[in-house]
Amino acid sequence: MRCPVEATLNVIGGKWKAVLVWHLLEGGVLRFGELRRLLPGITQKMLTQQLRELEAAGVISRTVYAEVPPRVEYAVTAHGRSLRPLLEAMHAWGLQHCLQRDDDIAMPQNFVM
Amino acid sequence: MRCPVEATLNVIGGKWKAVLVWHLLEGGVLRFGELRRLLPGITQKMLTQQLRELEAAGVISRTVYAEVPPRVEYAVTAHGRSLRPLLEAMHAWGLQHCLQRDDDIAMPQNFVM
DNA sequence: CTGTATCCCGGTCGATACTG
DNA sequence: CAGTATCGACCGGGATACAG
Repeated sequence: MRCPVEATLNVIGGKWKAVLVWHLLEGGVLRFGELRRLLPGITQKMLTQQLRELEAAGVISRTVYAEVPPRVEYAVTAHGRSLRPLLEAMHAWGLQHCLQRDDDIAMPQNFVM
Repeated sequence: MRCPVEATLNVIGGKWKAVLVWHLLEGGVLRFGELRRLLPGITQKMLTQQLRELEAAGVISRTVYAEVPPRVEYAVTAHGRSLRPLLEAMHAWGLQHCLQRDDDIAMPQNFVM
């Protein structure tokens, strides 16, 4: 990889990754089902996959509790927490951008309100 | 848009978009061929496509000069300039957290688009 | 020089069924 | 509850040819 900007996009540029990290930064520790409810439209498969990739990047942690019923909790790591200013900048820019040019932006096919 | 973070990713989350805007913020007005040289590996088709989508989002402007040979210049709009802090944050984060292993080995010089 | 227009391959993603 | 497995449709994106 030749450009740091690209490197960052590789970490949080996935279809749901930035939003996932954003929710985990806001909500603290969250369970699998809670995350699924926070992202209407995501499939179980994609949620698992994106979480695994974020975990592999060292951004989030995954804790499995040997209980019945099973419980798995996700949280941002110290490394992931360093993304907060970036995600806040994205959130702020998105707010401003949406208000001004909402109808001009091409929405993804699976866009869910 | 349900989540402003997603909205921002829709604008600069494409494969080459963030890097394109980054280069245009750094280099000012750039021609099509100049951008192509700045992004080794991008195809003509993708460059055109990503530029068109950035233009549709109001981030960059496209100016065609009726000359022979043709000349088309791209530049960030005032709206696009508001992305600078965001891209700088992405650049900084990528440098700090992901790019330690990057050396100065460039693309092979026989690599021609 | 700056693009369109095709073709097509591989990965992405959703749907569904099944498991510990 | 929190996954895994599998199949298939879709589309992003590369290669190539052609155009203004």
